Amino acid sequence: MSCATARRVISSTRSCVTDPHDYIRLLEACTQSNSLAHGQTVHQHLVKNSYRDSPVVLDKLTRFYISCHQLRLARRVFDTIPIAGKKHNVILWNQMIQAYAWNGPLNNAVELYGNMIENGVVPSKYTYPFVLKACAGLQDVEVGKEVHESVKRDGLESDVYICTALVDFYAKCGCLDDAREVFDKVCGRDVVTWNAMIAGFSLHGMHGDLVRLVAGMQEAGLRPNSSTVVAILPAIGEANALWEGKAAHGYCVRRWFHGDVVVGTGLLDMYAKCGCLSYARRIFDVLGVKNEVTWSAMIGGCVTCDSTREALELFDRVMLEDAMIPSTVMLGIVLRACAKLTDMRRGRRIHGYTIKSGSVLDLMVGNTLVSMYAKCGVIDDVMVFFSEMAFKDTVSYGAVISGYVQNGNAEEALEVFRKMQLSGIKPDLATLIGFLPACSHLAALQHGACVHSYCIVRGLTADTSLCNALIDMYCKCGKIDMARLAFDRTSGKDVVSWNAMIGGYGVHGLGNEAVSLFHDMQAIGVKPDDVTFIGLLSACSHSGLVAEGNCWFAAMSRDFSILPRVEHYLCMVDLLGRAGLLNDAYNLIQKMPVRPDVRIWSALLAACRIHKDIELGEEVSKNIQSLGAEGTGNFVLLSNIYSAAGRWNDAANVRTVQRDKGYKKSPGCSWVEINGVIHAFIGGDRSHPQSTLITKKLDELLAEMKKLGYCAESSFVLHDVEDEEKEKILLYHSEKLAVAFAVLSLSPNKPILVTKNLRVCGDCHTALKFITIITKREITVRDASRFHHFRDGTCNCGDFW
DNA sequence: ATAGGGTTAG
Repeated sequence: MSCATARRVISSTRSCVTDPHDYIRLLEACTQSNSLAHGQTVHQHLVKNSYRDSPVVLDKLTRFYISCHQLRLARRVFDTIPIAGKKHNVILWNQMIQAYAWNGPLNNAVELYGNMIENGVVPSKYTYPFVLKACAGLQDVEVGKEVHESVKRDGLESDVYICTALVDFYAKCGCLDDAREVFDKVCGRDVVTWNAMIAGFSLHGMHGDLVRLVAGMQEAGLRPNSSTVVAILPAIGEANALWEGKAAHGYCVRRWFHGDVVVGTGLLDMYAKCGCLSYARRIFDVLGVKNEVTWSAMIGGCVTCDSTREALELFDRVMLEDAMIPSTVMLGIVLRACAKLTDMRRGRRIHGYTIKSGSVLDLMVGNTLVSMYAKCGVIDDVMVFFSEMAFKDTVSYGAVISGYVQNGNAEEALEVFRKMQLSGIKPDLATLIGFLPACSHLAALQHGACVHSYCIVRGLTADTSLCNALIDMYCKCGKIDMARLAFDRTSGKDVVSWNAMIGGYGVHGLGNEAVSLFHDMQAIGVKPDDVTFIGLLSACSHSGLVAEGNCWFAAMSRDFSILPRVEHYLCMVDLLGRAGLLNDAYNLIQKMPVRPDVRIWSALLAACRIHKDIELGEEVSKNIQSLGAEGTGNFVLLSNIYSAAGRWNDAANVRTVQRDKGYKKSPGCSWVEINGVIHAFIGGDRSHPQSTLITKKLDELLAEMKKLGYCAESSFVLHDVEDEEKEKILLYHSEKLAVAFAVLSLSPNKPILVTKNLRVCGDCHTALKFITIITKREITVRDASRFHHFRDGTCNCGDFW
């Protein structure tokens, strides 16, 4: 019966159909012509005429609905067929499962397969590939393995189709060994089998195996097709293997694949990931057919390659000219661009759009929004949005945690990390890497060490970035030996590992160790970068290694082709200035190829204070003020220079100017971790619950200190007050409060680590030496520039900071 | 074929 005839029959006969075969023929015709409306009319008729009990008719009806992509209707009809009527109709089960496997929901495919087994329906060899496809999509290893067992039981282990599906399933689930095992047993592997295997290795970034596989495929006499190329391109991009990328591109041109949208998109994405944005753009421009994915890949490539403006231009163009409706992927890419540019206005606009389109509900888009607000520094908006997210995963928490860390609020990061664990979400690698800097910042050793144990238990310590974060954490928590241990145990050290360790030695005043490690680094063949030299030069500076510092500063551009940045000059000015070579420091500033900024002059001013050079101090101070910079610290330094020289009037004048200009000294804050809790103190602060005890302890210590010859160094006080008052003000400096609290809270044999946001004050530095004698404790203070290890009345900085 | 949070220095 032709379609036209069928249609005529349907419209004329209405209720005259009596033979079920007529229905069957009608439904077949509707299926062929894909006419949903007619088929539904037939459906109504057969319901009226009680043919709904005929399995044969219902079989046809189910297939009709499947072919019209009406899966729900198909399923409803399918379910009305009694099990007896479909027990031997595997083909119908297969069709339903196939439909689900192709169009979703995938778990329906798996569920239906379960029903089938439960009801004693024997699967055919066509059943397995569909179920496996669903398992691959769902990453359902358990069911997939059951299917594999059935395949073995049915003796289908060498069937190419089934085995290809098995390889694909294992590969997508990351069970590459299983995939390999099946793959090796297949007789008559074809291109699709190879592609499944190749795609699996590509998906899991196993670059080396991938290259061998593609070669193996060609040796077996099979030609890679466009799917093969498309599968390997992401891996090439990820490995930054430009040379192989170009080879793949050449192959595409030879085989005439390069005009294909999917291949073209893959190629341009690969080039962008390899950092060759211009190649990517050329492919994009000549590609005849572009779809939404092509545009997304191009725009995302621009973002990756730091051509963020170009990315937004392209986005505007496609939105305006092509009136494209952006997908969630596209929106995520554009939000990342906004984050990179800290373009919050556009970010908010896109956020509005995602609300309208419903994409906000997409977890990835939501997480990108969190990160966008965090990178723009509006942490309040981060929290509002984050708390409203219906679903949060470890990435959401990771974005908030690192958002807090990036905005200098490590304590909040600690709190969010705790909440995350309470809500039952396990931190993954990236979350931990993002969280560790919070521990580093706070010198929260107990939290940091806890993370370390967790990483060991979870087997995450093979990751270089994680080890780097651990090295840094131990350095910043004062545990330089633990840092070195972590460093030594880091396999695959990269430049960041070396930099972290060298910088760590530097801030601990272990300049020689830093230099020696720098030599090791070169011996092993790791190329130092600009950060390495910042760490190395500042290490020399903290340890007074003038000759070494000069030598490496000269070498960095000469032997390593790294042009010194302002930061490097800063280290050198610091190095020379501290060593008392004020003229050399001044000359270096004069020779700088870039204009010296406030930081440079401040470093020199600090040196002037140490070496009591009033004349140069005044000149430097003028330079600073002429830059229009509101460096409060500079007023303090200059005033200190005058006070130290006994020129009290000049010192007072500086303070008056400072006050008139409205500059306030940023408050000094110190903190200490006791049993995993951070206790913070501000100078003169009495808000701590144990304030009375702390004050009492400090008074006791003061009395003892005086007996040993301590005398308050009032040049470190800015206020115009009497000497006894000055003594009190100094006594309640934040670092002393924190130390006193630690003395009260920690058992006598435990070392104390106090952290301060500014540089430690000179009087406190002296006082702490006395306190180590009185309490017989080791006290470490980490200030804004380095560690001070106090022990038996001395500090390892040699009063040289 | 396109997408989210992460390590060093300043």
